[in-house]
Parts: sequence; C-alpha cells; structure tokens
Amino acid sequence: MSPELLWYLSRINLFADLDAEALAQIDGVGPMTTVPRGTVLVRPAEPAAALYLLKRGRVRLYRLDAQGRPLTMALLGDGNVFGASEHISLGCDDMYAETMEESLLCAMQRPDVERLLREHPEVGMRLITLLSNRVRELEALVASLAHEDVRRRLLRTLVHLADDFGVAGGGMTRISVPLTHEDLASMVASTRETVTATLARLGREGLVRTGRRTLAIDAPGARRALEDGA
DNA sequence: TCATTAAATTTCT
DNA sequence: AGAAATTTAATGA
Repeated sequence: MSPELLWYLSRINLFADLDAEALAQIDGVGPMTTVPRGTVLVRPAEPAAALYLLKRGRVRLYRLDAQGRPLTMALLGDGNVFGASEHISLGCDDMYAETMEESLLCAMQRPDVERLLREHPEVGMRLITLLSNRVRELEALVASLAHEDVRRRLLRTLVHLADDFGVAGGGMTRISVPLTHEDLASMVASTRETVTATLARLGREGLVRTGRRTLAIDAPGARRALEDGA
C-alpha cells in the first residue's frame, strides 16, 4: 500500500481507531478518483454496492419528495463515509448522494467492508458511533422540521453547518461550503424566496452576515437566540 | 407565518 | 451574452 493511500485512510473518520499497522492491512480499497461537481454517486434505482470514503470534497445526501423537490438529509465533508451494504446503511436506499464540488474519493466493495468489520472490531465500534450520531442528528432535524418556524430551522442548520464546516473569521464563523439559498431551502424544507427573506432578517438581527458567495454566523448568538423564546 | 407566482435585478461563467 | 442566483412584491391559505 502506498504511503499516500495510508495517509488518506488515516484521515477517514471510520478508521480513526486503527493504528498504522492495522491501516496498512486494510484491503480492497478501490482507486482514488476525482469526480466533478454534480456527480450522482448513489441513486435509489441502483443502491450503493459500496462504502464510499470521501477524502476531500463535499457530498450531499438527499431524497426527492413526490413533487420531485429535494430534501437534504446531510452534508458530508472531508473524512466522511457514506453508502450502504446489506447490513449497514450510511445514507440508505431511496437516497441520492451527489458531489457539491469536485471531490476525491474511493469505494470499498461490500465483501471487503464486511471482512474489515470482522477483522477489526474497533471499526465496528466506530461505525456504531457514527451511525448513532447520524440518528441523533436526524431526530433533531425531524423535531425541528415538525415544530419550528423557518427562522429557527434556518438558525439550527446554520449553527450545525458552523460546527461541521465553520472557520473563524471576523468575529463570526464562516461556513466554508458554497451554498445557494436554494440549497439551504432544501435543508430546512422551505423555499428559496423564504430563505432569502429569512436570511435578510437574521442579517438585520446581526446573527448572520451574508455576502460575496459566503455565509457567516454568530454561532454563540444564534444558540442564545434558539434557547430563549418558545 | 409562509408557499406560490411573477417579475426585476444582481452575480456568476 | 446567457445562465444562475438573489431580491422584492402581491396574494391567499
């Protein structure tokens, strides 16, 4: 195994508990490939036969509703894994996985994943952790979508994005993913226009700064705003 | 409060 | 220039 591939594997969160020797033993990792923005890697018609390891890039997991409009379930960044096998689902069937920008990733076929899990229980443990976190996030999302207005839904997802993709800058946390208002709408189950208006309002409130293709949020302020006020 | 429709305007490629 | 994205406004549920 090349040193480069080893380094790459060490940055995949699923393998965080493996030491160098264990990493070197990982077998069946396909070649790294660069895929352009907008590539659909997984679609409902042909469920993933593989576990995808995302070295660098951004991947959106989403479903389509009956009217064909997307609902984004998760955004994945560097080091994340997604895909499915018979017993494991990280982003399941009926779900699309699409790159939001040029991404570097590779695939592991199902038998290799299952063998890896048998040989390295730590990986299974880590997988449970990842799945648990994803369940928690989705539960929170369900509750938010069911009970809260767009302003609060948007605040929550921005705080969440700041946690995952935020970089400090100018007193605020800049979200290092280029997201259109339409992208955001598909995350909070709203519309482009309402997101535009709501972002403008949050801007007036001093909680977000928008401009030049970027989004920044006052994360502490936003958390405070989410806590008080029913 | 917010989706929808329509239209104007700005920003990207 | 042309496409994509953003913004504003009116209307109704």
